[in-house]
Formats: sequence, C-alpha cells, structure tokens
Amino acid sequence: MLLKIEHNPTNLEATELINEAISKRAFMILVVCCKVNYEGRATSKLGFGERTVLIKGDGSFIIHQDRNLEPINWQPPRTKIGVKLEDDVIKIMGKRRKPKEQLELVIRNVHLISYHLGSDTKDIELAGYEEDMRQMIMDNPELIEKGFRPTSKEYQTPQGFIDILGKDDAGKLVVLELKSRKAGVNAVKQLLRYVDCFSDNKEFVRGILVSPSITEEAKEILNEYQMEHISLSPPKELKVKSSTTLDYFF
Amino acid sequence: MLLKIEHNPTNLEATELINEAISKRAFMILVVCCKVNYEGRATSKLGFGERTVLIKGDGSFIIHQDRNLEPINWQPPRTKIGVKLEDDVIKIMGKRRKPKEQLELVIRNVHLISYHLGSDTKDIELAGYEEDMRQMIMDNPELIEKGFRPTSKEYQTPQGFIDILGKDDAGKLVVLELKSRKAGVNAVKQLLRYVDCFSDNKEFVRGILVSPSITEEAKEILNEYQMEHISLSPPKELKVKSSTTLDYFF
DNA sequence: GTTTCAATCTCGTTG
DNA sequence: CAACGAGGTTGAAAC
Repeated sequence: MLLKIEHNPTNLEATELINEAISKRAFMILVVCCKVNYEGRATSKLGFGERTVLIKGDGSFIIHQDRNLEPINWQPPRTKIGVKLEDDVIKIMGKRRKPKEQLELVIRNVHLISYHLGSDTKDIELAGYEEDMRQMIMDNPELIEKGFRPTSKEYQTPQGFIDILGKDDAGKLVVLELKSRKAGVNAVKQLLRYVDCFSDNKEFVRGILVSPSITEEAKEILNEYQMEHISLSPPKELKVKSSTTLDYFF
Repeated sequence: MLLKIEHNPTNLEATELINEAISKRAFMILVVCCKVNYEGRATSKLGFGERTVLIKGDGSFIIHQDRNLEPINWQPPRTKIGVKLEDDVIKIMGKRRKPKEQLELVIRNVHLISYHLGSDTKDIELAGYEEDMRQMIMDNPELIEKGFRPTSKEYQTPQGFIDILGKDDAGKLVVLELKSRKAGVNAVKQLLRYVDCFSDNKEFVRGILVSPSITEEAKEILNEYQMEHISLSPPKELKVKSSTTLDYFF
C-alpha cells in the first residue's frame, strides 16, 4: 500500500503534500496545531490547540481533540476540500452547499502528515436490530404467543407504520410495537396511537410492546391502557447487511 | 510536542509501541490491515481490510474505513485497552462493563503507527440550538407577533413539555413548538398533541410551529388543523458552551 | 445512577 | 432530490 509520511515538515512542504493528497483523493491524517471555525447549520469557534485531523477521499473531514469519542468539528462526505498557504499559515477549507456550510482549519504548525490510498470494500456484518427482530417474529410468530398470526408488517396508519399487525388465537386484532432496546414512555405512546387508529372498531384491539426490557413509567402507562409487554431481544446471528459488496476487488 | 512514528514496523516492534502508547495514555494513530469483531449491545464482524484507527488517552477507540464520516466500529471513553501478540498477529482489545461490550481488533500488518502526548483544554464556542431559540423568544416575544406574552417555558402536559406557552394580544392561549431545523410532520403532530391537551377549554387554543422552514406535508397538516407557522432561525452569536475550561494549562 | 431529548446528528431506504 | 426512521446512535441535562 502506498503511504507517505512526513514528520515536522515546513508549512510549505505540508501544503504541497496536502494538495497531493486532495488531488489523489487519498486518506489523509494530520497532527497539527490549529484553530477551527465552522459556519453553517450552527456556528462554532475553537482556539489554537493540538488536534488530529482525518480527511478521507470521499470528502469526509474530521477533527478530533485528545479526548471524547466524537469529533469536535467535522464535515460529511462530498465536502469540497481546498488548501492554501497564506503568511506561512495553512488554511484547509471544507465547503458544502445544501446545506451551505463551511469548515475552516487554520494550521500554525504541522507535526505529522501522512496520506495513503487503498480501497476497503468489505461490508460489515451485524445483528441486533429492530429489523432482525421483526424478521424473527414473522418467521416464528409463536414467540409472541401460541396461535398468533401476523397479517402484515409495516401496516400504514395515519400515525405512521405499525411494525407488525396480526390476529391472536381468538381472532382479535393485535398491534405489535418493536424496540430493540429498553423501551420508554415514547414507545408506549406510539403504540397507544396505533391502537387508537382502530378505536372505531367494535372489538377491543390488543397492543403489545415487544422489547428486551421496559422502563418503570412505561410499564405503568401500559397497564393503565390495558396493553401488554413481551420481553424479547433481537437475534444476534450475523448476516451481511449490504448486498452490494464488490468482492472482486480482492 | 513528543511524537513517535514508525513506518512499516514489524508486528513485534508495533506491539511494543502500542504498549508504550497505552501506558503513557497517549493519542495513538494506526493505519493497519485488520479485521474487527464487536460483541455487546449488538454483534458485528468486519473482514480484513485497510483501516485507520485512533486510540485516545481517555480510552476512546475509533476505527475508520476509507469512506463515511462515522467510524465503522468504536468504543467510548473509559474503555480499557489491552494488546497482545499471538502467532505474529496483533490483537487490541477494548473492553467495557455497563454495558458489557468488547471490541477486538485483529491486526495482520501495520503500515503506520504513531503516538503523541499533549493536552488540549480549549473549549469550543457554539450557537444555533433550540435552546438559544427559546431564549431569544423569551427575550424578544415580539419576534412571534406584536402583543405576544410568554407565560411559561417548558410547561408540563401529559404529552410532554411545551417549549413555550403564552398569550396573544387578545388574551388567547398560544402554544409554541420550536425546531432549530426544518420541521417535519412529527413536529406538527407533537404540536397538535399539545394543543389537544387544552381541548376541554371553551376557547380555541392557537398552535404555532416556529422553525427556519417546514416540509410540504407538515404545512398541509398545520393548515388542516388551523395551526400556524412562523419562520425563525436560531441565533448564531457565539458563547462558551462549557464553563469548565482549564485555561491555566496555557 | 436512570431517563429524556436535542444533534452541524449520520446513514440508509423509499417515493 | 426530499422525507422518514433507525442507530451499538452520542452527549448533556434533568430527575
């Protein structure tokens, strides 16, 4: 894999390398003393300090401080990246239209610059989501209860899509609301709104919240409206998430 | 600033440097050929490929592919990081309890390893949030309309907190729902639910959605229920967000 | 500690 | 292209 590194380059040398990296759409890594200005969806200013910067070939622009998981400033993919040297200060601009926004990185001093090329076409396999849960229940309706028969998934109502709609052993309508994590009051309210969509029915409609667990307050509201909770966790068997893997690169 | 770099080290050399970086709580940058396994809140596997890895002194563990803003795998601050060399393969483990989860990075080959120390205590200043908008309206109620008087902010209802509640020139009750960005149907539904909380009132209650813009469908629902929209953007004057700046490091 | 909610959310999918 | 919803959401504030 091609990889260029420079330790403590001059700002002139660094500017040239940054230009190279941009034109090659490389993955660039910088450790610099810099300040940062952002203007767009919000506004921010960050004074001078040591930061680690990633600029990807797709236009992602990521600025990390030395703590926290999240970057302190960033721009999403497809950002236009430009660089210029002015009065021995390097300015890297990331501009985007729609939304109109711009990130300005003012570099006083470069400690490390590196860039490399190399595509990574592997897709991640993952599991443990609401969609996996939905599929699991469609495949094994008895996980809800004996005699449960799903009639449709993502049934549309004025309030949005019902995760799973079905009928129980006695033929009563059952609305399922799925959550892959601990469910709170919002999940219960949503379920209630779905059930209310059938309030013109003569028959009582059952509302069941399906999630690994539930908050205490959510449980109270469920009881209040005679709705139920079933404890069920999403499956964690792995499957390929995206089908567009381009494995012929390997 | 102390900064160590090694280009294409052996896996033995790399393991030693990784150990050094961990024990010094340094900011480590790796460009490696690796695979990644995650087990915890969900499960994921990522096959071998070229990845860029950041490990911060606070325990943040971030793995980037060559596209997208977001890391493909990660662990938050306070993750315990460990490394071992087994059969000439480097394994970096990031473990956390509560939630119990673990990230395993299996490195076949190191292209670049670097670590550096240096604290960055500057706080960012930013603006443009819903909270700023709320404050702006409380300070200048005439932004809504002449004669508007806020009576309370974050007024509690069974449906949640109303952003701002007030009265208009004619003494009619007005419910404001604020959004710092383009508002969609969910914002309108939320406003409608708040207004419904006063449906036992004799008088008509006005519902006003305040946001920079609004989706077409949201506008239709607003009209349907005789609610209003006011176009207003959050202010963007800067202020220091965190008050815990430790500037005496500088 | 747990719960709730905004976010420069991001990212995918769908119409 | 805009809109909608899930996320290992994260992160902060409120309780």
